[in-house]
Amino acid sequence: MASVRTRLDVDVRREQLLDAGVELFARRSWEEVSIDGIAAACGVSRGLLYHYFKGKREFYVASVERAVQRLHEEIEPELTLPPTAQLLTGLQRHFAGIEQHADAHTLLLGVAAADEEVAAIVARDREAFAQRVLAGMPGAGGSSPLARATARAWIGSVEAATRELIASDGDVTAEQLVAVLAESLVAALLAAARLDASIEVPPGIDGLAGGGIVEAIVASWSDDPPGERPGGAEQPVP
Amino acid sequence: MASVRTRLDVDVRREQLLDAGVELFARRSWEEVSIDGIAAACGVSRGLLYHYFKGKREFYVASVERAVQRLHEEIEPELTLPPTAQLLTGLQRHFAGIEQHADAHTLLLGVAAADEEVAAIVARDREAFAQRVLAGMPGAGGSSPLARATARAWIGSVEAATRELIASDGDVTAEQLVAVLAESLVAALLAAARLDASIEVPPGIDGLAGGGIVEAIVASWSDDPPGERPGGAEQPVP
DNA sequence: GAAGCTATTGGACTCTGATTCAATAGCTCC
DNA sequence: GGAGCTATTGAATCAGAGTCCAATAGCTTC
Repeated sequence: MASVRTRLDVDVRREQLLDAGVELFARRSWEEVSIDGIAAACGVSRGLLYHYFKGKREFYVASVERAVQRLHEEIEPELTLPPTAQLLTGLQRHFAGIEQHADAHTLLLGVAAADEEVAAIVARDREAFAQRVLAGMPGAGGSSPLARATARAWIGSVEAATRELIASDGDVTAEQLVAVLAESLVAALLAAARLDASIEVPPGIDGLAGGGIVEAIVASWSDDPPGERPGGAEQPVP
Repeated sequence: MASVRTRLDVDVRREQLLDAGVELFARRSWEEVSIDGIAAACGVSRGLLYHYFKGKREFYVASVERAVQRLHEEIEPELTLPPTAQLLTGLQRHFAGIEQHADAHTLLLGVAAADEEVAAIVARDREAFAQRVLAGMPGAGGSSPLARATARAWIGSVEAATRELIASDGDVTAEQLVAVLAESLVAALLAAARLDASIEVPPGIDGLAGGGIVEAIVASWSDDPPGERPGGAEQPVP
């Protein structure tokens, strides 16, 4: 295509290729994407791809990893906030950034979990998310199988909600989904705690269920800015 | 492989091939499975596969469809129960049948949503599920975008919970997950109704949140057997 | 147990698309 | 502006999906 051969720095080229990979694999499935297609889309020769990646598969996996990485950078946790608030802001940012990173999300949501390597990447990503969800629960919360399963199940609903938001033409808003998901997480964790005595629910959360969770959390941390609260970083919402 | 050639009725053979397909594609990904591999695993020649299916892809799609179909047969709704109870029994059966249909579940959970055709099958399946979830909500519930999004998001958590149960070595039980999910659905729908006035929540559900939902629903319909209640089929839980 | 029907086989072929590698040519530094 | 380094190319190769079909052999029926 581009008859002019341009010589780039290795890192730059690699990033460029991977970004194109994220975009391509978000739109078309594995079989539909050919090495030549990738090369053409990148304005680069077939051979170059093989110089950077061992093959189509490695390129694909690297693209998935890049997508995960891009989304992670976007949602760096505010370590100064209490865990519950970290989770909420993370969720808000996640939904706020959906259009901007639609490709990365589409790729990750569309990935085949049947593929071991790719599934492992996605699983690691989910696990990090689950840890954040459970960070708000001191005591045995994090280590109880039911608590973990509950957190992961809830993450499934966050993913589905993401799909909805990407697919919807604005007839559902990010704010609505955040509120619904927050409510549903609190209810799920309370239900889990009722079933498994080893799960300790922080006292603040206990009184939260039943509406206005988002507002309650927001209020709890804006009344009390993180900088002014010693050791606040690790405290759950009071 | 099997040197003995066995001649079967067309329908029987087709089913046999598809069942093998569900099993194969549940364990290995699309690329890992070759036509010859499929044939060998089925104890059948390459040529026969092409006699029954136009190619690898058609075989794959048909396998996915078969998986969906198998799971549907298992969870036939009890039309005599009120919608809420239908949903609950459906959920219970779904989890109860997980081991038995682990292959079909694994296949469906592992399928690449990036593949249009396959994604459509899965989407249709989810949609049927979503309709059942919303069936308990009279009025505008079913047609509100937020209500639908909420239902689909919750279905995402059911799928994730299914993954958990398949992966767990029995340290989480189906009953626990059903309880957690039920609680979380009610909370989510109530939250959605609070945000969107057009969503009407049946009065019975309103008082349900906060523990013991499963018990409440079970009690509500066992006190009052469906056969004895005229028109009961369409009534929500009182 | 012979005939007929058709499910089943397997090998030879084509074709698409992944992979390899020796040759080519930007870029930088002197 | 020439030398050297290495990013980049594209023709050659290879693997396996997809195709075709004449030969084979279960099952049924008489």
